Amino acid sequence: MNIHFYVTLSRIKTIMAKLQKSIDKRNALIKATIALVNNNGFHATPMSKIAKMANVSPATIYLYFENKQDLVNKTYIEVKEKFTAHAFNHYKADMPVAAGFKLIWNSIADFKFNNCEEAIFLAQCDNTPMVDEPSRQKGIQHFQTLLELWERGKEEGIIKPMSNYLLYAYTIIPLSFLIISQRRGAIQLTKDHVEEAYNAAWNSIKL
Amino acid sequence: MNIHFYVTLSRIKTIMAKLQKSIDKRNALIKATIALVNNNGFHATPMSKIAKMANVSPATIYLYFENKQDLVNKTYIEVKEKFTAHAFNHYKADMPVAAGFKLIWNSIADFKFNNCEEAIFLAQCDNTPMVDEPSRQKGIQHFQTLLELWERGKEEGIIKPMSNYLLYAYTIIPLSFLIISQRRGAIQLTKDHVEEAYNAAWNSIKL
DNA sequence: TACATAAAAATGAATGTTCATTCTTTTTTT
DNA sequence: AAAAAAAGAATGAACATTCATTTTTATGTA
Repeated sequence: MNIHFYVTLSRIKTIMAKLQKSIDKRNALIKATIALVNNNGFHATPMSKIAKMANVSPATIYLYFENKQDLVNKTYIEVKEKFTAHAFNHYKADMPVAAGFKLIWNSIADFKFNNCEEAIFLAQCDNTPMVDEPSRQKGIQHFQTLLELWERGKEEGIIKPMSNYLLYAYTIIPLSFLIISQRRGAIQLTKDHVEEAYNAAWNSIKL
Repeated sequence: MNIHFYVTLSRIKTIMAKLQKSIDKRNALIKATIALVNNNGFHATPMSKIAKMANVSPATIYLYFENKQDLVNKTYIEVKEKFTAHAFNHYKADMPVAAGFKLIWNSIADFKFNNCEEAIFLAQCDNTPMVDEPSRQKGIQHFQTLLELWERGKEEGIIKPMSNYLLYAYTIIPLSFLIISQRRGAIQLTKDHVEEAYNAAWNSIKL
């Protein structure tokens, strides 16, 4: 059975424009949420402020999200997905372990460096009960690729036979602290710092 | 000029008992704050719940703390002080660098292991705008000793010439992630894990 | 293409609840 | 009997969410 749609080109164009506008609004809400939660914390960011920053009526938020918790959950998941996509962007599963790790690590550092607000938001979510458990679980899944790389590294005798939690703790986690410290004005991160950080990470897990 | 006090022993005893009761109540409030904030986040822990958990009337909280923000600030500072005291408990400034670092690191690991709730509370404060800036600054000061050790280590060519922020990021910060992961039920930390963690930390900073 | 009407989206104001803080009263201590 | 500490109820503000209305967009007709 074939279903035929008769649609003019101009019709498609207006539909696309509308969709885009909707996406823009949603993105504005998510961006506002990140900025306000970073600066004031979840407990001190009312929906009214989020709405104002996104140039939208408070009521409009509820056309895009069920409620405040849902807004934060979805923000977390979206940012985490963006982060993960960036982390594994150029990685191929058949790369040598050391090169693969270096590539992924640098992609992550790059993301956190250039998307500092997003990175800080994630750190906040990962260290508090701000997002609900299902959302957190969903955010974690995406790291499968890194775990597989590490398993391969252990089999090949390149990486220490440590728990993946330890590997994560000593390679990825420190970056969050550095980014937060930078945002608080405590340190100004340079290329050198990033290289030192990479060496520290690698030294802590290489066999 | 001498000032003489005429006080009976029993009088002193009742005063001490009263003082102790007051301290107990304050501690109960702080403990309740930690537990509730850890489980629900600052945004979802009303004063009424804190009062209930501490077996106290909501109004009584205001005899001990100015307001909610003050309660959280003071809780942060007290826990941080307890943490710092534990961290440097057996350390002497004339110890060899490597031994000193190992001792301090293990004291910190020990504290976080055995005072998991407190450690998680600190992590939450350090990663969010939950406590105000003056309190955060006050919490940081106490780490002077560790910074001095690292400076000495760098001079002696034992520790890499890295920023103290990097040293902190790669030795102390990972522990917070591990403790949180354990509390979430993701991993069950053993003696072996702690030893592996120490080696990872040391490898990342030793020259 | 121009207009009319229906549908959808967005709004600002209204609602009801939650909660930090204060007030008045009661209990405990001196 | 006075003073201090603690309590529970009261207060008022802030806020998440909903509602009634307005504005914008889509659709059908001439």
